[in-house]
Amino acid sequence: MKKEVVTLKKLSQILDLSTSTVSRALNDHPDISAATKEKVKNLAKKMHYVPNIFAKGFRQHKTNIIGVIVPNITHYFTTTMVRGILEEAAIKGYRVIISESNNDIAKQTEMLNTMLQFGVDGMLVSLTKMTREIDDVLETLNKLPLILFDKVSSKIPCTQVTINDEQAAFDAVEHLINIGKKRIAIIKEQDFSYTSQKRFAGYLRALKENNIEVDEKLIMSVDDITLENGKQMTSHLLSIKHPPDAIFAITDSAAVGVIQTLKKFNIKIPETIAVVGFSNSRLSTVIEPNLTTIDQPGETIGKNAVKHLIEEIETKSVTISNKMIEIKGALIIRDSTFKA
Amino acid sequence: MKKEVVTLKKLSQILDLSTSTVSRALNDHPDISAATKEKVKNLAKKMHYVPNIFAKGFRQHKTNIIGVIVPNITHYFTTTMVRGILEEAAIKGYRVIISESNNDIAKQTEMLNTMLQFGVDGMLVSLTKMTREIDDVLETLNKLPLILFDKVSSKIPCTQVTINDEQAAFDAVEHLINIGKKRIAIIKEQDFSYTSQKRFAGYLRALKENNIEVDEKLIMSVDDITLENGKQMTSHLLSIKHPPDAIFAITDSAAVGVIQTLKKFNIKIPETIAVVGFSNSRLSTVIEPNLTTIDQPGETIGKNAVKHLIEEIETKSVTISNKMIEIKGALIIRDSTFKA
DNA sequence: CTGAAAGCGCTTACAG
DNA sequence: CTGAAAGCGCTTACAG
Repeated sequence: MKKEVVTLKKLSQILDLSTSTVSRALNDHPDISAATKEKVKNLAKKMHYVPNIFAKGFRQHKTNIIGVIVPNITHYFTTTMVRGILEEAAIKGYRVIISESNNDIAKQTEMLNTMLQFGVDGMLVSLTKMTREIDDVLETLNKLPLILFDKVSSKIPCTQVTINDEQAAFDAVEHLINIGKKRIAIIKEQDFSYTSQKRFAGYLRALKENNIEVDEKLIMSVDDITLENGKQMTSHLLSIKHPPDAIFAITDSAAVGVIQTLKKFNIKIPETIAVVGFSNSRLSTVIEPNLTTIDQPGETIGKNAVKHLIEEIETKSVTISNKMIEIKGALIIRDSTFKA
Repeated sequence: MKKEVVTLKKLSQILDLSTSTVSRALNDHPDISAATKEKVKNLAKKMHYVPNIFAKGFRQHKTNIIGVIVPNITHYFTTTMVRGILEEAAIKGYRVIISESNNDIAKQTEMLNTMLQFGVDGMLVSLTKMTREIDDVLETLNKLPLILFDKVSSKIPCTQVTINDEQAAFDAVEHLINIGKKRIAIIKEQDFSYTSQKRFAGYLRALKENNIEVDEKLIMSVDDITLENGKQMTSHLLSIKHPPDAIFAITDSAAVGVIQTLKKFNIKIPETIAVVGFSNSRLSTVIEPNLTTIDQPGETIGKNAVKHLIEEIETKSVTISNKMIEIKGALIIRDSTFKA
């Protein structure tokens, strides 16, 4: 199965040069004459020489591998970020190792450790929902460059790349206000979720700036922001004394559940109750009426995260960089609300 | 940034043993006394010793990395396979490097090569659609264990894991026949797509076994089986002299396009035209009417592929294994057809 | 401009 | 049961 492998040594024997020279020629070292370089490179190409990355990495304490941890790889939005990460990393000559934490803190910790042991040059982490428990991330951060993306936490002192959740949520809710809605419900996650917190903050600010009073009865918090929970919360919202005239679900999945339930009860969308989601997932143009939502540029987020990580890896700056990079999300208005 | 790292040497100095002994103790070599083992292991744990995987891999010509290449990582079905791969690989102590070929032959070739150079122990490949050009895959197969999954090709002599496309398509079409449909159209890809070929074969067999004549006018072939193409082909099918009374689209996306177009023309589903898709994607329960489709157990496929690959890696058997593993898909009947 | 030699951290055949 | 030594394939400070 294993075919004989071409090494530096073999090349050097054939060319009657030392391995040092061959190595330097291949790496374009300025000391080497142009003639030698060409000779070496030609032979290398002819013999399909590929450097043994492990010997190289071992020698240089560098693996050119980036570790990525995401909570759930089956989310469409996550895959768009992953795509951006893969693309940008490939361009810069890095490989990517991906793991899924399944929103499980213990699993996340285990992954941080195995990636560490594996010798990745840096890590890109999208946190589990339990952002309270960040000790292990902090510890990892002490050992190598680490950047948070998408699911981030202000409690971790490192560069973070995310969409501007607060502003995007603000835009979504203000849009509802602009089309005349006054009793706007929100379906969000519990407060441990940083993303949910920020979107909720945007919701509150939009109400406040438009002098609409907050009604606690319209604020639904669930453990897990799924389609199913979207349905349940909607049923509940329909049963209260003064039901809402709009529902802002902080994910598209949940918003789809909202719409399905409203339709079940023959409630007019958006006339009686308007609906806004968040993500611009593929579901949003299949559900009827099509869902007004926030488009999140996943690829851009992924690429940005990689760029900053590689910068930190390659500059090896001891200064801890702690940038907050916010990528803009855009409100996309569809039939589940009105054009203002 | 870099903290002092604990090596075998350091441990051996502290314990006043040779590195050989420490190495063997850590690896549970039978020669080492239980007492020594315990002493060594305790210290290793206390000092948070982690072996340098690169030194190890370099030494043993083994990296414990599996390379994965998929055409498109944003497809939901693909992510479920990836999830299965990650899970199973982690259990067996392997890491996974993922790349996306974007259905581009040149990119796939490039990825095969960089993964090779990267020293992966084996590869899991889901082919681009252009399965005609397989030279590079064949060449890679000569150098290390490689297994095809999902998008496979009978022309490549290696183990392949896929769902039983032919039978699943047969079941789907026979279901249409059972509910009384006689003019069943298919929307498929061009013949270079192996998956499409197999599903088409199932379609043909179902017609044949039920004595239904094939009508070439009902066979639509597109370059790319997208939602948009599903729409276009449906418009076309509606315009022909004798339109179909059922449409089998070989992916859910296309089937969604079919349904959207039929609804636009106020055609009753399933009474006038029934629709079947393939994949059981999330769209299938959001589109209305809900889509009858084939459920593909992605995680099972992923896990199976990893299992077989690791077996090949670890047995290093020179015998080329060439198993065809077919995972069963299941027909899920929803409102876009009738219960038989 | 080129080469000899050391060393990265580990494993393992050989010796005792 | 333990150790000394070689070697995996590369890079690089040192020497010339």
